[in-house]
Amino acid sequence: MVEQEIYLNNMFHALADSTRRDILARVGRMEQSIGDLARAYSMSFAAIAKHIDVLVRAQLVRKQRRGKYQVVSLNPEAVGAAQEHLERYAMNWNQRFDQLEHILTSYHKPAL
Amino acid sequence: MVEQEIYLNNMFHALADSTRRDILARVGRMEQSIGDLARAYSMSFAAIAKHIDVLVRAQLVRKQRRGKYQVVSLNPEAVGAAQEHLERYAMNWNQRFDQLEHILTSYHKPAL
DNA sequence: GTATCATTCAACTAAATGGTTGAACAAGAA
DNA sequence: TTCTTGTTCAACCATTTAGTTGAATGATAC
Repeated sequence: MVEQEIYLNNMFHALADSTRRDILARVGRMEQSIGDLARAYSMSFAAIAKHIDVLVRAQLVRKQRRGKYQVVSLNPEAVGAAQEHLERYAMNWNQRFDQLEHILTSYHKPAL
Repeated sequence: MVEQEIYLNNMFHALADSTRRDILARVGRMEQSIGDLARAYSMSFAAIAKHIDVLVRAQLVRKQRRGKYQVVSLNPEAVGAAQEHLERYAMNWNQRFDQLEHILTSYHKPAL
């Protein structure tokens, strides 16, 4: 599988969970330690740590050790890249939207 | 869980697979029957049918029976909605980008 | 040093995912 | 009606996921 595909798989998979999207929003507002984040959810520390690892694998956040703490912060470069991918998807869809609407609202002849 | 969250979970999960993204691109170009799609991949008919069901659940495509065939087409409304969600994410990220970059490039004092 | 707090790691479970096969059903063609 | 093609459904399997607990490791404070 192409690297790009793995990247997109990881990114979309990371986004496909409410808790992880919430963590993303939280660290977007302010960087926080894993413990800070864990305290915000009714889930074990280990569970939250795993969610964070999924976000790290997707390159959406970074972990940086700062003394005793591991601080989680949004990864600006990756977030920018993610946006581009999402927009590229959106763009392709836009390009095809008119043509699609045309097909869909006119008589449907089998695509065979 | 809020309906909106389930919707986003389903949508991102559907996008988190290369085969499904490819199917999406294909039906974006031209609506096709399940059989047409299945023939395009080195995977069983049933496997592709399942992938399509995931896309249907995410409301990214529609299935419409047309005689013997079940025709799969991009769902324009949902694609529009999906775009909005993605853009909303992107927008939030953009809003915070400057502020984040500021935080990240300046001295990191613990968020505690 | 020891104690304490934050994190990581390993082992385990339950459920979901992605795939298979084969049987049953639906619809058009002969 | 029978035949053929397209789709659905059910059962099954292997892997991954999302969660748990508890032990081990890191880093600071005393």
